[in-house]
Amino acid sequence: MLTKRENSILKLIVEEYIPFAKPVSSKLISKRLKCSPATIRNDMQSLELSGLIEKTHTSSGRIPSEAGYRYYVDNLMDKRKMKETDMKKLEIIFSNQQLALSDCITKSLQLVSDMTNYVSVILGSTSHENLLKQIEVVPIDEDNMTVIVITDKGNVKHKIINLKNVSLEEVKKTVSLINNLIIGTPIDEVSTKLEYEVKPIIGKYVNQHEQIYNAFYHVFTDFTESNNVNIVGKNKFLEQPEFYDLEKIKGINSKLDNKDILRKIVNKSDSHDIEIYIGEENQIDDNVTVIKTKYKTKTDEGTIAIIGPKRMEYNRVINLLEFIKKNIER
Amino acid sequence: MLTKRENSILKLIVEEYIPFAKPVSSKLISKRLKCSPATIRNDMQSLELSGLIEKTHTSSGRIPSEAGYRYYVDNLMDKRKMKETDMKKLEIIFSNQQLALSDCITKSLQLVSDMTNYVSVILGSTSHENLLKQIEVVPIDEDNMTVIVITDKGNVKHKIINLKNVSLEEVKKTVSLINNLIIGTPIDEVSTKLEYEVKPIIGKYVNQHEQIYNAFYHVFTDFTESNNVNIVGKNKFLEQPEFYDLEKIKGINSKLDNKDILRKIVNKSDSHDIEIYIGEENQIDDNVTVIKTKYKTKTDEGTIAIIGPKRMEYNRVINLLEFIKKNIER
DNA sequence: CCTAGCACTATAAATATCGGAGTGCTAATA
DNA sequence: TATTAGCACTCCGATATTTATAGTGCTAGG
Repeated sequence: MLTKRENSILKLIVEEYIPFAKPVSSKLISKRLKCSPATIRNDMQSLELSGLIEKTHTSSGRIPSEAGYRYYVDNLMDKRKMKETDMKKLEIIFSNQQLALSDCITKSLQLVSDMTNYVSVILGSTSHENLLKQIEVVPIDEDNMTVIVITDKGNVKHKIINLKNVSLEEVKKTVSLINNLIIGTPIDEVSTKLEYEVKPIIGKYVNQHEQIYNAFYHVFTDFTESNNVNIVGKNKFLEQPEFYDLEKIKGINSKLDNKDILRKIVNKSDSHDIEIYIGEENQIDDNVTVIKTKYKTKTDEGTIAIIGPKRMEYNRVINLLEFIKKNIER
Repeated sequence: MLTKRENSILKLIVEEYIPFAKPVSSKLISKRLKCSPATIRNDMQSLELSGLIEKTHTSSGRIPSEAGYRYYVDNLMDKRKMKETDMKKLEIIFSNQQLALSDCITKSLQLVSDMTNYVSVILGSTSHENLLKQIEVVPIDEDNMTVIVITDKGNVKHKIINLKNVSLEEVKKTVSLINNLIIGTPIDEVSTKLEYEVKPIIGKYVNQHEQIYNAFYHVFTDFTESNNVNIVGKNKFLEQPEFYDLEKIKGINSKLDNKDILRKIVNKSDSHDIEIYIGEENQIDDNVTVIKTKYKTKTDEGTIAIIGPKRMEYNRVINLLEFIKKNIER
C-alpha cells in the first residue's frame, strides 16, 4: 500500500516523464509538493523497492517502470478530461453528413495519428463476418474481365481475371449459379462451398468449367487473405526519442507489416471496453503500449487501436478512442 | 577525354563502392590493374580534376561523384547480364497463368524490392486515362448503399454513401441516367459533367435529387483524388548505411508519402525507355537514384520505378525493370 | 611514363579530464 | 516519528588528448 505522498510522487514522475522522456529528479518533484528533496528521495526509494520506478544509472533521476505505468493507469490517472482542440477537430469529421461511416473512421484515426505522433490501426470486419452478397462480372477486353465481390457489410473487392477463349455467356451462367447457391455464405467459407457445392453443378451445365472455376476459386482465396487492416502513421516512431535506434524501428516495423500478426496482437480480447497493453503485456515490443477498443454498429464491427511508446499520453489517447467509438456507434 | 586506364579506374571505383559503401584506395585498385598505387594516384588526381570522383577528407580514398555515376552508367557499365537467380524468381510470377496482369506487376515489384532492398513504385493509369464504364449500386441497409464505379481498364472503386430517407428507386433512376449520359467520360472529368449535364436533368426527373447528386458528386471527386500509386518497401532505406541518419529518412519518407508529388517526380518524361535519374537529377533527394520505365499493354499503361541510394546496383536494377517490362507487354 | 619512398594529414578508436546533476546516508531538527 | 540540511559519492556527458593507421601528394630516380 502506498502512502498518499508516494502516490503523488509516482503520478508526478509519470506525468513529467511522458512529455519529456528524461529521468525525473527529487528536486523537481519537491517544487511541486511542499517538502524537501530529501523527503522525496526517501519515498522514491520505497517506490523503487515496490518496483514502480527505476533508475537509469546509480545517480540518475527516476523513470516509471512497466509496473509503474500500469499502476498509474489503474489508480492515479485523472480520467475524462478531453482536450478541447482534440474534440473540435474530431467533431468536424463526424459532423460531416456527406461522409460514410467507414470514411469517418479512417479520417479520424488518420487525424489522431497526426495529432499524437503515434501509430493508429483499424481492423475492419473479418472475412468470416462478411457474408457474400453479390457477384458482378464486367468484361474489359477479349481475354480479361473484372470480377467484383460485394458483401453484406458493403465491402467490395475486385480482381481482374484472365480467361482466354471463354465466352462471357458461360461466365455469366456461372455467376448466376454462384449467386443462387451460396449467397449469404461467410467469405472465408466460400472457397470450400465453391468446391463442394458449386463445382459439381457447373461441371454439368457450364462449358470450360475448369478454367472458370479456377478463376473464381482464386478470387475468393485472395479475398479471404486480404484481411481488412489499415495502418496509419507507420513511421511515427521515428519521431519518438526512445526509438532513435534503427534496429528497434526495424523490429517494430516488421511486426506492423505483417497484417496477420497485427490482427492477432490487437484483437486478442473480446471486450468492448478500452483496453491497455503496456510493454510486455503486448506482443509487439516491450517499449510500446497498445490502446484499443472494439466498436459495433448496426451493420459492422471492428477494432481501432493506437500504438505508441510506453510513455504515451494515456489519458489523451483513451479519450480520443472513446470519443471516436461513441461517435461511430451512434 | 579519359585515358583507357582512367576509365578502368573509375569503373573499378564505382563497382567497389556500390556494394561496400567505403572510399576506395589506390592500393586496392593497383591490385586489380597491373600497375603501382602511385600510378593509380596520379590518374585519380586527374579523375578528381574532371569531377568524376571525390575525397571524403584530405587523405581518404575516393568515392564516385554524381557526375562519376552518370559517366559510369553512360559509358562504363557492362550491360545486359541478368542474374540467373533474379530471372528465375521473376519467371515464377510471370509463368503463373492464374495471375492477372496487375497482380503480376504488383508481385514482381514486391519481389524486386525484397531482393534488392530498394523501394519500388508502381504508377497505374491516371484518373484521366480511365474512362467511366459502369456504375452499380448495392443497398446495405435502410440508410446506406455501396456505389461501385468501374472503368474501361477494369479499375474499380467503391464507396459507401449515406442516404437517409431516400428510396432505392430514385437512386437507381439516377444511376441509369448517369450510365446513359456520361459513360465513356474520363474519370477526372466526371464531376464536372455531373454538374453541368446530369444535375439539370435529374433535377427534373428524380425526387430528393439534391441529396443523391451530392453523394455521387463526392464519390467521383474521391475517385479522382485517389491516384493509383503503389509503393513497396518504403522502409528499405533503413537498410542502407548512408541513411543511418533519421533526418534523412524522414525527409525521403515525406516525399514518398505524398502520392501527388511522387507521381510528378517519377513521371516527368514520356519516354518508354529505361530512364535513370541520379541524385540532383531527381526531385526526391540528392542521395537517391530513380530508375524507371513506362509500360503499355493493349488495355492499360503505367510506370514502374525503383528508388535506391545513388550507389545502387544500376545494371541489376535496369535488367530487372527491362525484364518485367518485357513480360508485362507481351 | 612509371614507381619507390617518404613526409604529411585526417580519421577513428581509446583514454583522460572535468563539471554537474543527482543520489544515499547521517545527524540534526521540529 | 517524520522531515530536512548537509555532505560524500557516483555516473554521465562533453571536451580534450593520445595513438595508430590508412590513405594521400610529391619528389626523385628508373
